[in-house]
Amino acid sequence: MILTEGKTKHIECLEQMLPIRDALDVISGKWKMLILTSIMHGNRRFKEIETSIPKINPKVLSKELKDMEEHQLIKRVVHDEYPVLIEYIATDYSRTLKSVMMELHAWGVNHRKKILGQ
Amino acid sequence: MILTEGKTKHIECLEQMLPIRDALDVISGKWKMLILTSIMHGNRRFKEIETSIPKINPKVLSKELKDMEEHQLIKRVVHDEYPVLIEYIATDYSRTLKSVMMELHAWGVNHRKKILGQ
DNA sequence: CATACCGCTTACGTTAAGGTAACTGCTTAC
DNA sequence: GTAAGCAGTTACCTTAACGTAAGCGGTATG
Repeated sequence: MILTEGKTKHIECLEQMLPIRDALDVISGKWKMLILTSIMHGNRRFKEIETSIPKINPKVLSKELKDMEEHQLIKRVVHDEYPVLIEYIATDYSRTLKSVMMELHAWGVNHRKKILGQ
Repeated sequence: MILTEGKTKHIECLEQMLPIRDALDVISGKWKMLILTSIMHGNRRFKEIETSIPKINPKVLSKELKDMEEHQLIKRVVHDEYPVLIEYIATDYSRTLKSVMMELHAWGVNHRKKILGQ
């Protein structure tokens, strides 16, 4: 029955698309995955993260860090000491993004090779 | 030697970040991965793709299709027949994105579960 | 006590992404 | 011959992302 088949395909397709959009809502933009990479590499302090990412500026970094905290990808930790120390750390939840990041990285490496090879 | 270690870490971190940015340059935005999903599900014609993606409009679809053709993710095929028929088809190259899309999808499903569960 | 570092914020742009509505040229259907 | 479908385009507008430059309150350093 063609009508049913069409509808099924349509719904299947939507079920594929919507979670992809949900994921992209969280990770897309120029900076978030770079910031997460930086933090996962051991950079914890604002200045450390800032200098580890080429061309980022403090305003953008500040805003992205807030977004990422809302999405529970990082946690802002204030150490109440003499020179007040602030650290950003990756949450366990953010580690669920690791395979996404690895796939992005692998594809990016290949893509760059393809672009340069032309 | 601390200086060397710091520099190595820094470079390692950059080598992780730059390909991720390259990949995101190609796939990010609200629509590209949805369009690719639609095409991979068998939608080939402009109207088919348009109606398969909620809330997209023809202007945006047209622009994204052009971008994606430039990036060699799809091919626009004109069938020179009586009612001129135009089809968009996924390239072999676009299929290299499949694992990225699967990871995004899986993460998105999980993320939605987490958001709703709160 | 000037200078500089840290973790930002503020004010003020610019650019790009995305949206709305209407319309075009072509074809076929009633 | 009017209406409707296809594959878009055009003009116009809003929103959000991103960028620049400067500064601020605190601490520590010479």
